[in-house]
Amino acid sequence: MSSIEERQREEKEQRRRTILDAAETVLETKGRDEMTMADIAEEARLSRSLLYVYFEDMDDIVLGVTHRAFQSMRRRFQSGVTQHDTGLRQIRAVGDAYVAFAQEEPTYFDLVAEFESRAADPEEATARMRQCLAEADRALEVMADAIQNGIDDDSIRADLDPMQTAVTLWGCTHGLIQLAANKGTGLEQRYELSSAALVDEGLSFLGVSLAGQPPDAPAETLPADQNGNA
Amino acid sequence: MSSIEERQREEKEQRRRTILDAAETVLETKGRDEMTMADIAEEARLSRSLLYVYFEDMDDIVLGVTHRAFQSMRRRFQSGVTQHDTGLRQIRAVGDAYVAFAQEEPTYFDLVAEFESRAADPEEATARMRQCLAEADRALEVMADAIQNGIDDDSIRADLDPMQTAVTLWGCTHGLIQLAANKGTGLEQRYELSSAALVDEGLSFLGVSLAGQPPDAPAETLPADQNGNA
DNA sequence: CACGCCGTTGACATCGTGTCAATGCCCAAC
DNA sequence: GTTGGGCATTGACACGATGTCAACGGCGTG
Repeated sequence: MSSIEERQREEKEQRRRTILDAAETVLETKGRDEMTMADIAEEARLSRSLLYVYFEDMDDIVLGVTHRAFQSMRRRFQSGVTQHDTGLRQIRAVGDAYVAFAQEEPTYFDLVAEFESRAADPEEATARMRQCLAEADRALEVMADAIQNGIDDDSIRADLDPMQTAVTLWGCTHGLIQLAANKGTGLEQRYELSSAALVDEGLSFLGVSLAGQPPDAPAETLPADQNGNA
Repeated sequence: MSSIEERQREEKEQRRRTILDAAETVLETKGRDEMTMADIAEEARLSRSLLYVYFEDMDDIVLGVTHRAFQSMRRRFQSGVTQHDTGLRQIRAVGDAYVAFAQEEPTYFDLVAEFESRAADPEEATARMRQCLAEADRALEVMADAIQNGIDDDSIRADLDPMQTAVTLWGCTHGLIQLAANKGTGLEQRYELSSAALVDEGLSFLGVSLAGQPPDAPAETLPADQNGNA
């Protein structure tokens, strides 16, 4: 009896994967906006109704693919870190890995971007949404560890909080890559900015702050927020 | 005859504004995803069909509101710049203005974010899309001018290209604010990071790179991209 | 006063979604 | 071997949103 139930579970999981594979293919060809449930069903050679048995709705399916995207991203981060020695080099490797991720898996990157651009209520979140958040957290941990390494080996200034800095770098890098990817061609035309160089030098720009002297030394050069924003 | 044509044009323009006002109200209450053409029509007390006379479709209407959003943002940037003296303080003021913009006009910020997250083909772009791009360019010019001021008054390192740095700061700041706005509550819970402090200290973090010494001095601390990404 | 233009509208066809009852299938029990 | 039950699967339906079109009505013009 256990073997039968087991087989049923495996088949169920397999069909779930089939649906996600199909959705991924459609996402790559038509894009998120044009995709319909019928497209996914046809690609998976299943009835449209069946999709609703395995997933809540299309958002749920997309979240499933998004989870894959976060997994791939985190793996790239980890791989980048392990290939370098000093903390600063490691964190730079994470940045480069993110660039490569956006270039080589643009569909995945778009899913991550869309996920990041939507508010995620802390407790009131779907199970699949939590999966994505958990994977993103693991990626942040990788970055925070690299920063801690840098603090320990003196390649990164010691007054930074590793996790806070990881979040900061994550947000900056993401915004930078997204801007270059979507508005890059326009920028290359109007000004003479290669989007690749823009991102590359942008990462170096961030590296300066990581290695540079703490901000409290030249207090004059860093005026505080004068609007009283808490 | 000119007065009649003129009145007709004014009425037409007025109705366009009415529709955009209605769309803006609906956006604030229901959000982009839930909004329908019927909602806008009802809010504007017009027939749904009439909307299609003045706009192509809902995306077109949203782009109209997005243009307003970019205008408000640019005005805030300019206002921030004129209230400070040194270039570094000016660019910091732009960052603070962007934070205030996101806090006080979240609907506008979301529209800007959505616009930035979509690819804008250089030549193949809607007229209304071009309006938004033009306004964004003006905002970038404001930033680039402030950076140039900083280079001139020695508050910003001189080896930076003003426009490239403006784009870089824009991308970083946007990503930072978006991350804090959407994932802030989660971060505050899991770690002890106030999203306001995160953004504020993030801006200071960027300020270090602006004022800090050029990256070629300590070449060791800035390992180049080893993946050969051009 | 009649004509015509243009702003405006209701109605229609189409499409995508989500649900439900009905079908077919496989296994287990008798 | 046959029958019954549970589960996977499906076609069909109702609903909602979109975009278009012909028809209506008011206003200025000849």
